Amino acid sequence: MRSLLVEDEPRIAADVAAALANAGFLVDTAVDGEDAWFRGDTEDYDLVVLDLGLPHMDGLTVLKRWRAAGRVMPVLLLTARGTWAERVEGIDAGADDYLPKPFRMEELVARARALVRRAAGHGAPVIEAGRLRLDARQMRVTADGVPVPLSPLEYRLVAYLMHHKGRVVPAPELLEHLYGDDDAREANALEAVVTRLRRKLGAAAIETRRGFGYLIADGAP
Amino acid sequence: MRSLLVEDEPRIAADVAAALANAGFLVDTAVDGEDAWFRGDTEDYDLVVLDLGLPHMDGLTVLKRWRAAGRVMPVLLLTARGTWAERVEGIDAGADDYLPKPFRMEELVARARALVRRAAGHGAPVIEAGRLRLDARQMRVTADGVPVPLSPLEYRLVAYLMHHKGRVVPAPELLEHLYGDDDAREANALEAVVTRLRRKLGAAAIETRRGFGYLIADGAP
DNA sequence: TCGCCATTGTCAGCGAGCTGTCAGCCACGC
DNA sequence: GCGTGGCTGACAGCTCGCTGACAATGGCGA
Repeated sequence: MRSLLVEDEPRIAADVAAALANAGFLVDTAVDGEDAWFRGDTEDYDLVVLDLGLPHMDGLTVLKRWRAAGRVMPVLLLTARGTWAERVEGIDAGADDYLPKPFRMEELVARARALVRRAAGHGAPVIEAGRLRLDARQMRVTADGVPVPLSPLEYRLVAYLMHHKGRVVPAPELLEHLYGDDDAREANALEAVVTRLRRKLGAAAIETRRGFGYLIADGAP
Repeated sequence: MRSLLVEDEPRIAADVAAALANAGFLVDTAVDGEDAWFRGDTEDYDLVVLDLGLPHMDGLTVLKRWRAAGRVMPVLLLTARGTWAERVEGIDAGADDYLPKPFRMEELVARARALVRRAAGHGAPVIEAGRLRLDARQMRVTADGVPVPLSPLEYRLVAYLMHHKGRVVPAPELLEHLYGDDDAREANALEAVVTRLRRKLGAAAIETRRGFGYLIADGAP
């Protein structure tokens, strides 16, 4: 497994590199956006760990350029604390997962492994659950193979639930991930979105655990 | 599950309390060390989330006193970012896990769950007992493999009994864990819930020990 | 620039399900 | 046989989530 680590802070870079190496990855390191972009564009990596705050070229820009150029390797974003907007933007830009700083090395490694596994299984990062199928790269959801047109908000909701399929996601957590803490919405806003989604995906797609939250069941893989 | 949250910063306290509540915990809150120590020493909690920086009595002192007094409930420490010494000291003082600030609510909840499970002697997020099976992630109970729709209160009751499977749980303990001390209910409320549960799970699922309490037998796994 | 349309938050009403209480019944243990 | 503790069906109040309608917003094309 070949990985590219993009991180300008030397201490963190060293730690992460060591952890990845320990997990069996070969690790290349880039310390600025220019370098990262060049390597990612010319080399073939199984995984990229990408810090967002970078000199010369912002991590998001790097990511977008890669994706625009058709590079499809899995990318794990390292985001600063609480910058919720960044995360969303990162996912939208084609990241496969993100990890907020500070994080534990074990978690980083676990997610890295998961990403590689997922990428190995399919050509693209696709999550399946029951009749649903989510293609993160194309930002498209299909039900029984039929593409379902979703609004941005609807897509983010399904995407989040499918990323956590098989787990009950509490409404406040969903609200936070959809809107961030800053601008609070009525809980009802979420319910409205769910209603609209169910109309498109089928009523059974999203289960309600009254008093707890919502859930997309892990349709036996 | 009954939890004690010790946190003096109101905003954080509110957020954490909400997250724990959403995860099915009953949450008591203490805002200073004195209060925390007293509650932890006199009440019976399944989990304590303890911030280290506290007025009146330092979190570490509180923890040490509890342990010295033989209190063994799992304690999750919230430590300020990067204060390595504190963490080590915290572990030494008898903490079961720590979480550096800032953290994500999901992570806190995940660790809280893990601690409670570990404390109950279960490693997996699934507990089995006889024909029953409880999946904490999905917040779902199945009997003979068939999912049983439960109300929030019913779920919390089964969950508690299954966490303590094979042990007779006294009615007052159940009442306390379901409702907290504050708003007391008639003992009959509990009986009503049990009746409804038996109707759904089968009469044999929950045994009564007349004069003592209720029990879910540890159906040898 | 105007106007159309999709998107999405809010509101209000509705309805189902949840849960505490009560009254009466049952059964266990003496 | 008796009493107590537990069980249960009925019921009422209420909470929560759902949904249709509407309005504000913003993007996009003419």
